Amino acid sequence: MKKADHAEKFCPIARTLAVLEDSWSFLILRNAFLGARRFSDFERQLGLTRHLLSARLGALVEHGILRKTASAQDQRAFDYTLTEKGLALYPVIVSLSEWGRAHTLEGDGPFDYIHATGCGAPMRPQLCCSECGEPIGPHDVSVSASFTLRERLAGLTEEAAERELGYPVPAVESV
Amino acid sequence: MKKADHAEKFCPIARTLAVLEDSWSFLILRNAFLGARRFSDFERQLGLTRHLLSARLGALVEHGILRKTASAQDQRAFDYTLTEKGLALYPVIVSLSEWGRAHTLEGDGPFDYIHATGCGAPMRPQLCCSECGEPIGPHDVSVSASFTLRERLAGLTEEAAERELGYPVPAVESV
DNA sequence: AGGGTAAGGTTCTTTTTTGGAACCCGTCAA
DNA sequence: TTGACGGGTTCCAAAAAAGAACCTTACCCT
Repeated sequence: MKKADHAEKFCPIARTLAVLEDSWSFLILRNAFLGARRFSDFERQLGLTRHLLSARLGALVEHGILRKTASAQDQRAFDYTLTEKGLALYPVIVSLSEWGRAHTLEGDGPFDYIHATGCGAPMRPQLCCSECGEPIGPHDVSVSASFTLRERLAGLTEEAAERELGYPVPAVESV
Repeated sequence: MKKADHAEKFCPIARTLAVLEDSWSFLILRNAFLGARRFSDFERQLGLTRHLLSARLGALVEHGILRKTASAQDQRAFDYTLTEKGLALYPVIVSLSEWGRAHTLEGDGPFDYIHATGCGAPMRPQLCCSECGEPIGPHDVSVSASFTLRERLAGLTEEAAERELGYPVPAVESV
């Protein structure tokens, strides 16, 4: 099975990964969040080949994550800026950063300080329940298949559904 | 520059991506969170080649994200289970899922329902400030370089520091 | 005890994707 | 008007992935 086929799975994780093809897209987004806008910014900061940068930026524009506009200052240049859809990837980038900070820096001590503007205190971003605000971990949630998902898998055997989905069919609970 | 070199950058995002080499590792983790444990589980569910699965599982074990233990039932078999370090990747997987749910399913309607066990209501996981609990977006935070980071970059020119880091050197604020 | 099969890999060969460098073309600035 | 810069594209060699075959233990059944 080829990587590209992830786009066809009925799984939001696989589809997101299909859009973000490889690590370079994540790093392009990181730098976009930090203010990079120009082809040459990304090239210099990331050190990836022009060929690949061109392909990745093109795909991100294609998917509506970046917007490509002519630069006001220089007719030769373009600005790549985050769209709303791109800005919505912020939690992905922050989550990667938080894990890396906690598990890959080994004795290098704290790396940065983050302040929420509304609050002022140094903080760590964390995943919470949108309803009660409590932090969410792998043992704190239950997931049930929606009607749409069940409909999509209707008539398939357990094995076929698992292949279609990429993981075992989730339990059908009330809702 | 090669992808592997991301591990040497002093950036928690790049280092995390270096650990999670490509999309397959993310999908392996997704399925591990959903209960997959055996080589054959991952192979059947993901449909990737045995060669690559072997390499990715090996790397995840190597990095302490999965733990490989002999199966109790079958002397031939092994269980790959998430360590604490692996469980800590939960927000990464959830963030990918939430974005994909909101931006890649196009009219396919709701996909699943998530309930926090402590709360009961259907919810969407979101990123919040650990101190005040308010939701965090790209415009709600300011980041400043830690002493460790500044020390690491001391004596380098702006350009050299940018190359070392992979992005522009962050502003030095109080703290 | 012996044959078939399953678990978990490894080893091949062929196809795809990269990395790296060179080239190109329309600006821009001196 | 000459040289450099921005943003690509093209080419080739090198690296990595897909797919299939093979291998080794260890079950399971008779």
